[in-house]
Amino acid sequence: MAKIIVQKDGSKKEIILTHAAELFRKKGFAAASVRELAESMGIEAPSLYNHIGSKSELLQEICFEVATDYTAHMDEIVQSDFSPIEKITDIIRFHVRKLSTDFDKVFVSEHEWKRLPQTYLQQFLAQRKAYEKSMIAIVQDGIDKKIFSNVLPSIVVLAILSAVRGLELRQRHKNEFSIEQLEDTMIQHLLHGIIK
Amino acid sequence: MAKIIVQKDGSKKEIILTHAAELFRKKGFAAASVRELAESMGIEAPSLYNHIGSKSELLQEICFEVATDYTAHMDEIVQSDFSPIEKITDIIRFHVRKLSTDFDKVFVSEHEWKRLPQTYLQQFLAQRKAYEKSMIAIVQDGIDKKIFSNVLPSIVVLAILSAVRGLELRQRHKNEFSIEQLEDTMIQHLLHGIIK
DNA sequence: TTTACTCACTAATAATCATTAGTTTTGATG
DNA sequence: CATCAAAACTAATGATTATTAGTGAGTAAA
Repeated sequence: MAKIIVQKDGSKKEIILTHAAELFRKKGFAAASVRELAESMGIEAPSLYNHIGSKSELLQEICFEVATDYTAHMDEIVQSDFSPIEKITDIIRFHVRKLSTDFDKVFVSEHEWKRLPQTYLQQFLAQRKAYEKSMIAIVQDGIDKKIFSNVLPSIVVLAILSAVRGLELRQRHKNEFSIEQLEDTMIQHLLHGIIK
Repeated sequence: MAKIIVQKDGSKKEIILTHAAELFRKKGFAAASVRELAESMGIEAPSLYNHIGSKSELLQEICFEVATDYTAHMDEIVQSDFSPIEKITDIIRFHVRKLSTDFDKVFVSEHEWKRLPQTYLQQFLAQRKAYEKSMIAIVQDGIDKKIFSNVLPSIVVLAILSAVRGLELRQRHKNEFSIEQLEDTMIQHLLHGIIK
């Protein structure tokens, strides 16, 4: 009888979530089957239900784990006495680093949240909206303090978040650049532009 | 007997593609059913097969239509005698405008290309890679000519493309900003940064 | 050794899927 | 009005889906 191999540092549920995140990233939530997920862990599909409630539950847990991490970091930033520049810099660094450490989960949270069931979807979107609102406030503060030029804060925030999320695939297999190089380039570009 | 309503300016196939793009965007390719697509046009699912070869074919046509548009525009830009700044500016404008006019198709092409069958997927990726390569060359040219600061071209290109693609949802229903405002803000930000 | 619990198994269910076959209706042209 | 192709229909197929029920093996404590 096959068994789920439990590493010393992670619970069984955590292992399932890791496998689920990888599968959902590769095939998409809808196209990924519970059968495949079970197979990737060497057990039969129905056996999985000894550990999980449903396929949808896995998506929820992945999405909200990521969202909660981002929200927690934003709360720290907001309460800090950093300057707007330092705050945005820190946010960019956090995103790049989070993406590199929890690639599959971040990717799934970013691309598959739409498949969340109604109620969870609303909660997720609310959390996401609050996050962006906080970030917009930071940019607006920078504009008010004459540190940032007079741009549209909501569009700038959208651009920064999208740019950072877009690192996705590239840096996965070919480690062309180090995390630090990535962070620095993104910060340089998104804060100072590319024109000399 | 229900019939597909053909507008004077579009063929039957084009109408199907439009409906497919909207459905694929909303539900994702895998989760979208041929039944639903047919229903959205007021006919039964099997009737659709009088007009299409397969569900997958629709995705191919959407993805490659968009990819071809972008490639064609890039070819124009490359052959022009614009400065690197003008070239990047033009690319950003094109992306923003394309997104606003063909939202569903661009979105699907951007998010669902992974579900293309093997052979088409490789072709799509090749086209995409060539596009990015051209854009990287433009940035590198700008650096060589001392117009751009010494950033990593591949990362900058990735950031710009991601930022532009990320406009996605926001501007769909609430027309908070005009297309021109969007273009101008993106260009200002991605070229000059936000720091005064 | 007995007890109890965890967890994997097989078998089955009911739904949904894309797609094919075969038939009938429609609408335009002669 | 007759003809014919385009395009709709119904019915069916076979595959795959998530999930439940029921069973038994393995393991650790009593």
